[in-house]
Amino acid sequence: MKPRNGRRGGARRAAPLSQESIVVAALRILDDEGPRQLSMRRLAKELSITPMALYHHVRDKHELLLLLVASRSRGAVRPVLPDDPRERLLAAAELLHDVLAQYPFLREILASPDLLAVAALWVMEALLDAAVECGLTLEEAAQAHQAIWHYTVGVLLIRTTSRRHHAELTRPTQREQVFATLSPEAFPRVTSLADRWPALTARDTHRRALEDIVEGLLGGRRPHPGEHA
Amino acid sequence: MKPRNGRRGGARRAAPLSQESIVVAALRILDDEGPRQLSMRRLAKELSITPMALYHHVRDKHELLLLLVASRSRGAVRPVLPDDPRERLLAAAELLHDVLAQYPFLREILASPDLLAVAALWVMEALLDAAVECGLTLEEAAQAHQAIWHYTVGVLLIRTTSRRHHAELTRPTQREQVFATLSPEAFPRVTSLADRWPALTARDTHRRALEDIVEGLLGGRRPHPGEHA
DNA sequence: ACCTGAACACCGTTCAAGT
DNA sequence: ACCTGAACACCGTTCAAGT
Repeated sequence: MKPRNGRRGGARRAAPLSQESIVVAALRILDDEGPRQLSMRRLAKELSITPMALYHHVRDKHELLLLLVASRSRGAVRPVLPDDPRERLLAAAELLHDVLAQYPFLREILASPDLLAVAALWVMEALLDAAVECGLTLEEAAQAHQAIWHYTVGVLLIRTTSRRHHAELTRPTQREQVFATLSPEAFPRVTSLADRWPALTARDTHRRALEDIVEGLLGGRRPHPGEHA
Repeated sequence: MKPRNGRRGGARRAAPLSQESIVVAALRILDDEGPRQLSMRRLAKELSITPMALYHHVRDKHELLLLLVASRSRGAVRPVLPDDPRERLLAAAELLHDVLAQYPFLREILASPDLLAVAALWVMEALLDAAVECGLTLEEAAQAHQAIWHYTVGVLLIRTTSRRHHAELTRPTQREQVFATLSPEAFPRVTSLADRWPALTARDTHRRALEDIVEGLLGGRRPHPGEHA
């Protein structure tokens, strides 16, 4: 049925296997079959080569994933951010989320200290700059960035994996069982939220929460005077 | 050297293999060798049985991990929280972090909707209650809980995995390379932080950030009057 | 230099058979 | 009911050999 070397997307037979062609093939697998299907062996099969041939062009899987991030972030458009520093800080924080949300394989590289450098350096810059213009010192801005980064990671990770859990919904969720046996005396708040819990946690309140968090990180600080009308 | 059936910790030879003995053996592997070593096969070896024997007592690995969480959280002491609702909210948020920080295999179950129900239901109750007493509606309290939960997950996940990355420090970190080639004109904030970056991100500022985040989530709200002096 | 073949040291899980 | 043996369908990576 299918010829041994498919013609879709750029993996031509005679092409001499480069980092670029590897990246292209990997992105294709990612888009067509999802992040869980992307393995060195699967990728080798896609390129009709031995798994080990890959290791001549990338050091290991981790490096490959960072290459994928870099490749996708190169082509991304950089939106214009608001002038007002407070608005800009919020917009940058949202962008951090949006940029990283593009990578379904985030799970495996989230903790890499290299991820931000490769994927969203300019967002980082914008965020730090806005924070400083809001009145934070550079060190405080770095801490604020760190807090927003942690929050964003949590949001993304929980969203991507709980979507996976929803897909395999065979399990009757231990939560429901536990919630059902709770005494309202010992757990008044949890029990009164119990049935609404799935609906409440499913709603995407990222933007709202981010507003509050940014507010808290800035404290009562006013932007530097005279920079904007 | 070592007898086939070690006598440490409770895995006796004649014992008929129960959920409890499985959990005990799993916790032992976790403590002695770390979360990455905990596999169904390794666990079976520890108990001197076939991997498949395990599946007679637990549905799958995910269920086993939740059993481990439940087992550890059963024995935990519940500290007394401050009376002042604002202080209590902050203390509960810190507890959420501390409780979950106990589980090195968090990575694999973080996204499970069952995790909180099994591990930290009372912390959740305390957090929601404190938020309501701070003046939030129950729905707002649930959203605040959600935001704190996301933030906490991010902190824990990044910490546990970046520690792993530091251990295998062979790689010269792509971040350093990228940072070195940045032009100060295009990235003034990032470049001026560059050398301090590792030190700044290594510092544990969880408590400080949490204060700010809680502050932001509460907004200007005052606690319910007359409940506390 | 670039690639292959075979192997190492693993995974979680299913299925059929044994006691 | 409880457990084993063999297998399925995978992983990332190393090492020695081929061209």
